[in-house]
Amino acid sequence: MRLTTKGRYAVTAMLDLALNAEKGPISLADISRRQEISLSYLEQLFSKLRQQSLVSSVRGPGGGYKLSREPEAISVAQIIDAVNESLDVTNCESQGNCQQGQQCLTHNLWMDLSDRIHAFLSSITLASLVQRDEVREVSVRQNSSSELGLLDVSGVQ
Amino acid sequence: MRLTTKGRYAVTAMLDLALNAEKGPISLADISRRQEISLSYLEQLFSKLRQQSLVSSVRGPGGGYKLSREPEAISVAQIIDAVNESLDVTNCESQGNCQQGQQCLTHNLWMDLSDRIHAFLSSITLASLVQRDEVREVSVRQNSSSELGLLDVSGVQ
DNA sequence: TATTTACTTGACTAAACTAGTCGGGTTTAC
DNA sequence: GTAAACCCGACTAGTTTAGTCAAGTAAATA
Repeated sequence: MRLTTKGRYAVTAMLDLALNAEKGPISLADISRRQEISLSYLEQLFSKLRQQSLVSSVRGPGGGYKLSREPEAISVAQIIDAVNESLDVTNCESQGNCQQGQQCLTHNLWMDLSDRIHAFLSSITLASLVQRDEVREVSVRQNSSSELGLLDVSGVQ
Repeated sequence: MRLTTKGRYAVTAMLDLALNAEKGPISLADISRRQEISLSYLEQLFSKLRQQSLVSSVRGPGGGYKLSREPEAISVAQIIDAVNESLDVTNCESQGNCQQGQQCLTHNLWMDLSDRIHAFLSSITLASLVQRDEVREVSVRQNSSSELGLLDVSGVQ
């Protein structure tokens, strides 16, 4: 199992999309500014999110990305999976052939943990995150900061 | 967060120690044979486990390692921690300064997940694993296999 | 006391992965 | 037709994993 910046960025970017949905298509440049994620890296991530039909794109000026489903129907587990981060903690990818074709000593322990993690992150949807007080607060802060130009001061670098 | 072979090996080796405790000190060569873990790699892991006082060593012929506490008092979380694998899923190591000194949009989500994982693995001790039926079965298989020389057939290589 | 077993330490390494960058496209609104 | 935005592939520095290898030290036993 690996849960790194890649998966966290993907979830953060998708949540940004959900929070700002009413503004129409959201450009990656906006997400990059608000969430402080490299634009080029976002492009990589959104390529995968689009392949998995979690977002759809609108090209041309004024274009951007939007969620391709209701935020109620998109779970954190799905997003992490879409960018190829596995929530499986076992070595054998849950196949149980970890030692000479049979189960290793700790196989069931890792299976149990994987199930827990997956169940937890499947139970959390973008809609449920949007409703959290602290998420709304951070979102308000981010929107005002980026409007005022407090972030990304130097343009490039 | 990272949960890889390193942490799994450490837990497996510690469980092997718990299962074979009545035989006296267990050599790394025995663990290597039964669990199919490279001897040199085990040495690295046990160096850390010893530094964290999870095992104690007996040098010389007939020596080996044993648990330095009751198996009831050693949790899976402690073992993973001892070999420097973090169960923390946040980017800021739970400090909440992920975005310009303030919380990022998804900080609490990752905190919640970290707490769940930690609570789960803290609740599982070596003693509780030893009592599991499937663990005892695998252990019996491993002991008979290694006695019969079914594993590690070619000696070296 | 010599030998052997086993722990101890540190340096080294190939391969994989992360978190990007860079440069060139294509599409479409205005 | 030009600029805003998506799209795509190649490249890369740095880190980590999962080891190997060599040279020890400590202690039991013959």
